Amino acid sequence: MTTLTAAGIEPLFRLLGRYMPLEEEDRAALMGLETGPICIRDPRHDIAREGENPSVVRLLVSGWACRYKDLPDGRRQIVGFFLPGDFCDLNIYILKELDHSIGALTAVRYFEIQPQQFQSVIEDRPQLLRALLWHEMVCSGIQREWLLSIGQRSPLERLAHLFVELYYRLSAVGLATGLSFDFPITQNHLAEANGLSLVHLNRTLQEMRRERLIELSDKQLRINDLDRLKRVAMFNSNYLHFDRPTVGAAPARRNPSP
Amino acid sequence: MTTLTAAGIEPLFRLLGRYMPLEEEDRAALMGLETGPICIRDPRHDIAREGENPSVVRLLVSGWACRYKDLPDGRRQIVGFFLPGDFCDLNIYILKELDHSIGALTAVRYFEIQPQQFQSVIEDRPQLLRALLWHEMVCSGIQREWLLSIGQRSPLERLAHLFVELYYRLSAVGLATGLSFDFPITQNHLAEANGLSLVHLNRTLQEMRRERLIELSDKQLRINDLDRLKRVAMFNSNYLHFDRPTVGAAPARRNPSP
DNA sequence: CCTGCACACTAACGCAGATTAGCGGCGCGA
DNA sequence: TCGCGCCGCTAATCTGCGTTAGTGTGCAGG
Repeated sequence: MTTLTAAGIEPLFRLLGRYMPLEEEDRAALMGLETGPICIRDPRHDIAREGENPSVVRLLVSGWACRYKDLPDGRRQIVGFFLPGDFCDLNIYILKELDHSIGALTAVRYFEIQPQQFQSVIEDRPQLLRALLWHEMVCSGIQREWLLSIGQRSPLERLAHLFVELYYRLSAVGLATGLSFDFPITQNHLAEANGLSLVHLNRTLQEMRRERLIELSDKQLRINDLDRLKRVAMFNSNYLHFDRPTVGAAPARRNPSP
Repeated sequence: MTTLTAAGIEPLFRLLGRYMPLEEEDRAALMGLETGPICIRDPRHDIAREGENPSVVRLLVSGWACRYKDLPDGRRQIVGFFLPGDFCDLNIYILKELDHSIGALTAVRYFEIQPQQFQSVIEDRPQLLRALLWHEMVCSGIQREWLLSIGQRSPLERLAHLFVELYYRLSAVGLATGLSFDFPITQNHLAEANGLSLVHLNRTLQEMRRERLIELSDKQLRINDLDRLKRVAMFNSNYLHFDRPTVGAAPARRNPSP
């Protein structure tokens, strides 16, 4: 058993800092969490499967993962993305069985933390419990927004909305450089997240490029005109509940080193 | 200020009882919550609007309500139903601003409870906090399932799935009689919840009737063959996390008296 | 009484988006 | 070095579903 590395939880610090001010003691308490060695998973490798009863909380350090659900006949829906700084399933505290699966979309690195590790942290620093619950509720709000997207927004609007959302979330953890960021997932993943066929997703992507809304190549996404993209998406950032401005607005390394 | 009525809180008891055994002291603690007089709202009347900062927790006693989100151009998506026994937005504990609206779908009756009222209840009976969090997480799971439905299931499968879900949830609070239950909402509401046009929803409903899956008229829904309906919907009840069987399996009055 | 409105339901039409098929480039392992 | 599979991309076809426009019924209000 070891503890978290400073670079490893930097995204988490930044994220929680968007919700409320973090004091030095809060950071110290989080740094004190004991964990196993850092885990590494390949893309397309599942981290957890529906029906399992995982006994650890996972903190994503680098790479992208997702929550997904699938049907017996193979249809698959990605219901959320995990970005660095996100906990995968804090809810194992309460629920016994996973009602969805968790998969890696790229190579990922994460820490595994025993739930009881949080106990003392929360007792010492009740504000941290608040921050963690806050994050859970934001995740829930994001799901509501996705429901609105898939149910009502056109494919173009939907995709635009997702890109703006990811831009906000990646900025929050210091992984955007200006209006550009690493975008390591495939068009197939995008299609699965948006309830579109691969072909149609590609068409929509072409249209966005034609409209000069974005540039996407070599796993890099660049937003050309954020305001216009937000207008197209009818984007309202309230559901992210980032009550405090991005601290530092740092020029941000692409990959936090281990 | 008064306290909850016995009949008013019965659905909540039944619901929490599906998650874990409720002791007499738990019931007593909940009954002790102080509340304002019971509120009454007409259908189509909003209970709360996006952007507001509500300072009360609402406990639905009778009637159906919904969470919804809308876009500036009027498109609307219902992202969840509230049935008797449900709390509308426990999350005001943490989040300051509502990122969605809450609307009445029928005439509804509910209690308004001050958040601080929960404080002592939770301190006395920590299991109740657990039950309330559990319910929040189930709501979150339901949203994920809806995402899967809207993203991947065909309209027929989607509708079938929703009906089975509502059957389970209504049974849990004692509002189903065998395979029948009050179904007080309009086809328009169903369309808005399923991301379908009204016309197409109607077509799909006809198809379900033709296939003898359900009967629906006079605001009463009857499931003709639950197993077949579940098969069509590819329904897996795990996401509801009802760990304990329905208690009593009571023949259940339709409308709990005030 | 008629008027107006909400609601369930239907028909005709057209398009958005699924499906199937196939292209070329690239990285990887044999 | 040559496959082989993944990935981005495109074209042709067909259909599910949205749109528009209606009908009929029941009910509340003037």
